[in-house]
Amino acid sequence: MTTPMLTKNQTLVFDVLTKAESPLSAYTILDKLRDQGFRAPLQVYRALDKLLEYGVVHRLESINSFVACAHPDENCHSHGLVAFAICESCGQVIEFHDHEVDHRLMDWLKSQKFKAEKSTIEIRGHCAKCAA
Amino acid sequence: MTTPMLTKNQTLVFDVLTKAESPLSAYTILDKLRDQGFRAPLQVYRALDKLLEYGVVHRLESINSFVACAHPDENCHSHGLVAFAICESCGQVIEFHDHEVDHRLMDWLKSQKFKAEKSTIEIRGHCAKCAA
DNA sequence: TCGCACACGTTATAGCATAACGCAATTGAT
DNA sequence: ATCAATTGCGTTATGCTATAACGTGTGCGA
Repeated sequence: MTTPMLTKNQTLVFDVLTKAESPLSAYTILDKLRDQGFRAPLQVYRALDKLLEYGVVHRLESINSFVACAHPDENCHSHGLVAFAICESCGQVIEFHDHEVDHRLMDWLKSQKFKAEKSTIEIRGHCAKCAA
Repeated sequence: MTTPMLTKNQTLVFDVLTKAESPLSAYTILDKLRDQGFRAPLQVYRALDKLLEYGVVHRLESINSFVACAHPDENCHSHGLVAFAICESCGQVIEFHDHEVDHRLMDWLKSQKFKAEKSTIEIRGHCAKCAA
């Protein structure tokens, strides 16, 4: 899937996420966009839904937050599974794609005749800098 | 870690989860326990916190729900990573432990000097029965 | 030009989780 | 024995996360 032209709201939300150094919650994004005319959560959630659909933003389920995809160019949907390491001190997120893990999980799902649609792999802990 | 004696509230919550055939949200558990005297969300959340700590219950981040561990006897904390396949039709959850995936992820984390503490691996889709 | 799809705005509400207070029972050290 | 620390419990209030339901405007193809 190729990413279509973003609308005004989608662009605003995407820019905020791109400039952020760590994941943001929908309400944090809302606050950052009040000056640009945002008033309600739905404006953020609707933009996020599309950005997630296009694969340019990821949702981190374990912290109810969102990050811009680490691969600005390519489309993330083509990478198979994505894993995230999330630092609980500084909030930084490392994105990771691994075919080995991918295949292993897919094989298991196949053996269970389970049709996978969405996946979440998130590791929380402390990054190199913060582990000290 | 060996699981200590459960308190009254912990036992009630654990029993509800054990009898359930699919994950339950904290508020659903609360509703099921009103007859037993539960009145407030905190009563449920406090019990859940302990049960999670003891490793006899898992939290499913992607659906804000909780399930009893599939391994009644052994302690789940000793299994390393746990993965879940969650059916979006019937709600059924399949629990899965795999050392291959485990090692692969751990190696990557090690290469990043990332200290892992908690992990979440959840696949949503449709189980064999519901995929039809 | 009619109908449809889509983005958008607004208000209200639903669903998930925790803060902060106080009380009672238990334990363990002095 | 007594005091302090810990733990579980109950209650009220509040905050955070997400969506329902309504209506508006715009663009575009049949």
